[in-house]
Amino acid sequence: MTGLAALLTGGVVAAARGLLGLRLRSEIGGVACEVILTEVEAYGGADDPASHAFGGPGNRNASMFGPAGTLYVYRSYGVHWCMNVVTGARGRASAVLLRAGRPLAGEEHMRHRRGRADCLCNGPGRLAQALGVSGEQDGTSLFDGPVWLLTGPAAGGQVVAGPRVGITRAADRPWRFRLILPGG
DNA sequence: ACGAGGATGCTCT
DNA sequence: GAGCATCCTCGTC
Repeated sequence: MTGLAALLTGGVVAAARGLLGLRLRSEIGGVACEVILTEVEAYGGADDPASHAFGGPGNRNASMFGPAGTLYVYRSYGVHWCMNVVTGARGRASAVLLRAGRPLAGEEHMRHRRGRADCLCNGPGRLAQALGVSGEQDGTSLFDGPVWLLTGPAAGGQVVAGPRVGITRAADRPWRFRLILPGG
């Protein structure tokens, strides 16, 4: 088992923290883009009222019940797409929401996809749009593409925990993690 | 800088 | 019919 697989099959909170600083790469529409993950949130399963998996499997969240390393993409507010990394044992349905990243490659394509020069990857909807990710990639494996989590040394920095954003239930759990990279 | 409001589609009650 | 794991634009201060 690789270090990444071991990370993803552990607890979702530890997995969330461990994903910070790792690289996420997409090769979609003939375009390659890559970011460093800088903000994530942990979502549990039946034990977490804020999680999409709380009510059991359904049409939208089916991929959340797949194996660790599955990409779970859902539509938010009818408008945006949001990406999650499925973690834990198969069927446990915990996942890490990818909220923000820092562009490493393909930044020009991100600007084109976003239709603007700023705010490329800060926010779950923006990050997915910048990387070209939509519902088409829901259920794919982050080990096989077209969206990959890349192994290798994580970028160092200070990790700050806080409450999850935009939820009403279990809002007190400090399961949002941000990575403050050196120099900003 | 900051807050209000609208867009828009799917899931669940 | 309500409620979203959001983002953008346009008012004010």
